[in-house]
Amino acid sequence: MIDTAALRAEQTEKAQLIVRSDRLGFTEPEWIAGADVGFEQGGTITRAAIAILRYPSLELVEYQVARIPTSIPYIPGLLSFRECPALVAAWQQLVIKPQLVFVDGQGIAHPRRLGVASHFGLLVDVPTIGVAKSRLCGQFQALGDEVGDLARLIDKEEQIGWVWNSKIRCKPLFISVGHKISQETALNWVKRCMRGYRLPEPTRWADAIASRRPAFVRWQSQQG
DNA sequence: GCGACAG
DNA sequence: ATCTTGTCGC
Repeated sequence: MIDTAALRAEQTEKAQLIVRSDRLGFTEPEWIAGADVGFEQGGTITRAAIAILRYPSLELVEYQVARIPTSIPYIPGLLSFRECPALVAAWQQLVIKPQLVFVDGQGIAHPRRLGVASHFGLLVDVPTIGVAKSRLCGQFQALGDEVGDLARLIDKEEQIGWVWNSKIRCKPLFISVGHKISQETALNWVKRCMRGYRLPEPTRWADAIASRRPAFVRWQSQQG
């Protein structure tokens, strides 16, 4: 089967290479991206999608999809080993290389501080932010009902991310450092990419493409 | 031993 | 994550 102990050890080592400070290489980016994964045929095929958006207009300008046979099952804490192969394949297909990537999942808000956003950022050497829809680990003070309500996500006496209400009547987002960005800057970039939905635009587009949502199918049919 | 557990 | 109908609310 799968040597989970070896994979955990690999995570612990790679986590030491994650940069938690701003090494963005830009003041205002021209291209940013969203990355997400979906599955086909009952999970046998992993489909990764990366959406490239122009900043600050946030219009979709390019997307790439990579389909790879699924190598391992979903195991909490080992998600990156399941999704990174397809994500890297999609990355290599890109014509435009983005300066910042929003990855669907945790960054350092992970038991060994190497969630999929951090792992992917390390593999392709690009600044990343982890934007997850639910919690993997850590504790936080309950949020109120107001948009903008914020709490620090804490694990082992350390802040590993933020819990943030992005939209009314929606569950909060779990935002964390992926790679080459500070936690304050990560939160700020998520805020700057919101356009009225629960998810920031890069993540929203990547999700729509990876899971073939109606919004993407419509956009696709209107293209040249 | 028991409960928790990104996508 | 994916499989799925209707339904409630803004």
